[in-house]
Amino acid sequence: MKLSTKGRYGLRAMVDIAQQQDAGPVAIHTIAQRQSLSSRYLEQLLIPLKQAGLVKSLRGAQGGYVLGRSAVKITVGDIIRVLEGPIAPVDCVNEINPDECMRAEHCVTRKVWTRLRDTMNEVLDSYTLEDLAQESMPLAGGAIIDDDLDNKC
Amino acid sequence: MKLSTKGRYGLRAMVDIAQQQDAGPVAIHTIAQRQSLSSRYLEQLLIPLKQAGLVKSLRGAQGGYVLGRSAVKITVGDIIRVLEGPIAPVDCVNEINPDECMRAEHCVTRKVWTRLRDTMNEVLDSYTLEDLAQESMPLAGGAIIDDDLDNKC
DNA sequence: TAAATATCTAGTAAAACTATAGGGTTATGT
DNA sequence: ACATAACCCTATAGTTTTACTAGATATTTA
Repeated sequence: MKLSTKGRYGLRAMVDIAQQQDAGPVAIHTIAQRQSLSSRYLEQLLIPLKQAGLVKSLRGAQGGYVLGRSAVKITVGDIIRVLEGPIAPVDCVNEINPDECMRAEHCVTRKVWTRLRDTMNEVLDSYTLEDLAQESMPLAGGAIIDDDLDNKC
Repeated sequence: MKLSTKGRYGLRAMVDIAQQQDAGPVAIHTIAQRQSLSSRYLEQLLIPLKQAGLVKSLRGAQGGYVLGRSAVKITVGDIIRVLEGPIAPVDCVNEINPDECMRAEHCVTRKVWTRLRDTMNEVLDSYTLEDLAQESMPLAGGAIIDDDLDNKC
């Protein structure tokens, strides 16, 4: 029941963009440096985020990424679902592509997983990017923590 | 954010034991057959469940497993935590062995993960084995679904 | 004693995860 | 023009996890 680095890094990148976007588009390598992430890996995470409309990109010099819509209209759930796939503890209660099994009808555990799925989505959708971006302004002086061991969250 | 087969199969096995225990200890191969599971694999799942006191075993002929305590005092969370480890979306908010990172103090995403962790535990602890065991009595006639593809839950 | 059952210790093939790397093209501001 | 930066495609390698399988031993009841 763990998130992968995709969801964790992706959310941090989105918060970073939200915090910095008043100063214009944010380049991948800027986010990567500030968040101690591989820019090559981050690039891969931004592709689905863009396809989902959560970010827009601007090419060329001074280009980079901006939010696809207002930070108050992007939830953590939106981001996690794009990067990790549908939030569901088991595939048989997956809302997008329900992989039901034969015992589904008289499955006793199914209602637990359904309830858990719904609650997880509710919690993740209760936080907007705006909530998180305001929570903490970027580190003063742009202090960069480049410790590779510092990526548990 | 998926459960592994350990948690899924383990819970089903526990429900099975709860439903059948009036007729005495339930043997591994009986559970395995009824739930379409590998008895060799199930055997491995029962070891930690026994160590945690959730089941007791009786060796020898007519032996098998019984619940370690009343079904009303065993929650789904108890079982899942034993089989999957602490329920936490990221390691840095793991309650047993918190693997904190340097940015923990000014980590914006951390509060989301903490809240998600707590909610997940609450949901899973809100269901007892008794709830599930009563929900559906075992299939009449002991119908066995031996389809290997039937183990999504 | 014989059959039934749990228990212990390993091994293992396949998949997923977490990146890293190469080798570009296209678009844009200055 | 030129530097910057996104965009695109592919590959791959190391590690960890998953989901079992296998063989042997120990214990208990009938």
